[in-house]
Amino acid sequence: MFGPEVYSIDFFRTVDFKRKTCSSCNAPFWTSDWSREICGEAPCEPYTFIERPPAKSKYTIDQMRDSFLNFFNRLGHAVIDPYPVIPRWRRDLFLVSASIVDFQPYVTSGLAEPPANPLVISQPCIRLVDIDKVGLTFGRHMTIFEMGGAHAFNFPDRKVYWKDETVMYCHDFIRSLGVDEDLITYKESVWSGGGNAGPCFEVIVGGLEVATLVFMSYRTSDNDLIEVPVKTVDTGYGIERFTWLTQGTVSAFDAVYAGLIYDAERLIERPRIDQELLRRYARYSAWIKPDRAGSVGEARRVAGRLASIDVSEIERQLRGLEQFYAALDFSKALSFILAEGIVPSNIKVGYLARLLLRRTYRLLSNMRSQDRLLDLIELQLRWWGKKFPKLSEMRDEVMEIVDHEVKKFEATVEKGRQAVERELSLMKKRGAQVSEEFFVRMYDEKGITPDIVTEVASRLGMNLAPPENIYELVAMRHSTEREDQEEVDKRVLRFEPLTGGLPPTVKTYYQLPFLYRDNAKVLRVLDGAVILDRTVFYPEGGGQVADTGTIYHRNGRCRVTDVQLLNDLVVHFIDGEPPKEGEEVTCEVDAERRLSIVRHHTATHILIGACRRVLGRHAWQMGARKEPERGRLDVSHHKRLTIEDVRRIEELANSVIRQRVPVGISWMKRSDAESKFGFFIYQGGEVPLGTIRIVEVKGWDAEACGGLHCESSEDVGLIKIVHTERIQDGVERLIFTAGPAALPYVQSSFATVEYFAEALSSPVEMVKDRLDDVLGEVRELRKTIRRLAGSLATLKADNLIRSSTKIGHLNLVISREEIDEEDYLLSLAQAIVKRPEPTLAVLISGEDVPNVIVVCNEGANGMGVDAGKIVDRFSRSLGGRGGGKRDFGKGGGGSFNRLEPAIDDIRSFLGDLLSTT
RNA sequence: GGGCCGGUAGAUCAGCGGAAGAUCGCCCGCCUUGCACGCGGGAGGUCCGGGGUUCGAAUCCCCGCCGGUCCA
Repeated sequence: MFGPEVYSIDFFRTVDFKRKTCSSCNAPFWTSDWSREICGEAPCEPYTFIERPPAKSKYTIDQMRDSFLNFFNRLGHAVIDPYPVIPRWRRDLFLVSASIVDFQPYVTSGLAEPPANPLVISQPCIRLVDIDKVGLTFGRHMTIFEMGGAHAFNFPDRKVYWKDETVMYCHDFIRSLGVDEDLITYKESVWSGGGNAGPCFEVIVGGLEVATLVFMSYRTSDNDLIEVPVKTVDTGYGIERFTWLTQGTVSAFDAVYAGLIYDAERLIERPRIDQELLRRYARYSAWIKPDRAGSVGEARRVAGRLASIDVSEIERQLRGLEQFYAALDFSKALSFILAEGIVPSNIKVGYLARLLLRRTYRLLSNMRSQDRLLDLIELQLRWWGKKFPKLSEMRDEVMEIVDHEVKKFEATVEKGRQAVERELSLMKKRGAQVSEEFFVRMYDEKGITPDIVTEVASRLGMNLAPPENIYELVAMRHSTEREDQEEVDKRVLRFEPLTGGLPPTVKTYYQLPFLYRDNAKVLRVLDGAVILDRTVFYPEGGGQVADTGTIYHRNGRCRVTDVQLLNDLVVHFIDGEPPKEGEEVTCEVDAERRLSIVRHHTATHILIGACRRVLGRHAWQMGARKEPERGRLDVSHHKRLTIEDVRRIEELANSVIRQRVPVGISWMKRSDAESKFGFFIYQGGEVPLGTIRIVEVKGWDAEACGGLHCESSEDVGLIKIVHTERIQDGVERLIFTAGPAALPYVQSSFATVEYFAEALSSPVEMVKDRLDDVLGEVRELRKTIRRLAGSLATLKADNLIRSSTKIGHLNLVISREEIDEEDYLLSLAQAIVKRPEPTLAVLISGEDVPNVIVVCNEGANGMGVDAGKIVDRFSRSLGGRGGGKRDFGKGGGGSFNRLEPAIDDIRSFLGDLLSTT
């Protein structure tokens, strides 16, 4: 993609490096060892550092991290604390997958200043794409790892450093570990990701790629590369890989998790494998590239053959060891994710957390240690909490969430297992073939993986092979779903070409938030909208709805119905006579409405603070809306809110109101705000600015927020949560009212209760007991009626039988019944046909529309009488329809006017029927 | 954000247009020194809610509520 000149840097010439081409993979690389023919990266050659580390001493991961940070610090890089593994500051990613993610897109695009320049950071990163490789590659891949990032941001007017220094620093760092420079190779390559791209060097030592040095110079756009003004040095040093390199242990896990492994071994089994075999095998573990399904075993055999080991002998133990490694890695990644307050869910990053937790649980259950998951998590929290305090702080929340999620998963699997067993045994009984569709359906609908299906099947004595392409089949099932597209406000966007050259609207609503009436100059009149030089109208944003109001002008007035932001212009949508361009107008916001919206906005901030304290620090705002009549706050939480939760949140929130806490608003540098308040400020989602507006309810809550607020918590008046619902798994929605807006709700609730009280003739405070009594009475009455209907039926039956008519040998009872109760009619009919002689009962009930049931006994059946046919014939003569079985039928419809002829008809029909037989 | 599946006795579920069922659990009795098993009997239901179609809906259709699951 890039020509050789891009990689040919002065530094290589000053240290006498030579550009060579690998005789194995043809990749160009740079080396100080002129005789080298191979790039040095496995699998062009095996790992050479196992048992023979090229460094002068062994580093623990903590030592490696420190020496990396210190090394670059000495070179003028400011050390930056690691960012959370969840990038709350951007919407396009779920997880931080590289150190540069911390500074994308605002810093790399030039929108925001970096916290320091140059800087160095050791950033925990999570990459779930590698999840299947973990363990198999002996630690070359981990779902969670620390990326040492030394970054320099070169602005057009301010250059820091570029390729020569970058490579030199890297080279010096590796040599500072005592590594001979002949062992280091720099492979030319191209890097692309996160919307950026550029040439890069892959730095190889001992067969292992330990760092990547990227020179980010382009933005990718539809396969095109567009040069960007800010040239970013994006280096990624694999802290774990360096640690492994210096220790030369069998796997990276043995090096990185050294102390933790000792504790973990007491929790889950670690297979003992002959160390000498393992060492030989480990050198070739680079050959394991499980990119395609089914190739794992093959790759393992190849590695075994190269190491001259018969892998089949130790395959089982090897697999056990790989699982042990993976269990360490997965539980660590899970701990880091959950410590950020992620609640497992069926959407977004919550779904990833759930997926990872389930993978970990299944892995452990393969090792028969699923009940050790919590212990393992606790171990990880304790161990890594020493360096990453959030893990210790969030211990209780994380443990609670894991415990809850595991119970949910166990219930899901158990239910699914039962369903699978039921369906399979049914299919077995029928001798039906088990289709691929069954596997897909079980996975899609019940989350039951094919291995569980086959397991259940084999217990039932069935031998099933799951479809190999199960995930493709699942994908096919979903292929008809339509893509959800970003909702763009076309109404505003269509104005974009018409507003060129206009100065940014002065946002008076920020400078004077309680000014509701002000003059302004009309800059542009559009179709149904106007743009002013300054405005008191707040445009919709951050969940706060737009202001409404009136614009007074020379030719009259117009209503402002909506206000939207278009870049830095405020667009007022109007209804009525528009003003003229250039004229001076008077704007007036609907003040009471605005005040109510503002109360709901401040209330939202108070509430999220209360939720965090009552529910736990995993309670993040997942969305919010502030209207004049009510507010809405979505909060992440793993359980349904109880009435008690709601009560405590309400009480706590209102106590903040009582305390008259001042609400402060300040503009701060993004990085200053982050370090002062933490990442909790991103409750409202991403904020695409270098300088952000912080709204602080002093001592209670601080958030990056562009909305308007009360001056003091007391101004909110009252917060009443009126309703909660679960909008997704793991997200609870609170609907609340603030201040006087609560009045209509309170009034209508009161009215309802008073209505109950009156209807139940009971004082308000007794309504609950009284209602319970009444409902209990209803149940009792229902039972009594059923009993009475039974005894009434037996009495009535005797009467009817006495007045029955005979057609041949058949007793015929036809009766119009007053009581239209199904239970009564059935018992009556039952009682009539109980007698031994052939009997047919036709019972008609109902008020406006006839309802007919016909019952007969076996004797009648023996004479050829069919209750279902009789009821249909009878109902049809009435004008309706009916049907049923030989001994029982129901029908009805039509009109009572035709009752007499219908009865005559059925008599003569029966007469004919019985005389012919 | 979207797709799919489900909601019937305390629990797990069957029934999928014509009389609400099974198993477990619960209560009573028999058997037993006692317990468990076994046997016999019994209690327990607004078939999630609301509309519609139909003579008739747990069952079919629409809306809502609740739960589960998969995908991005």
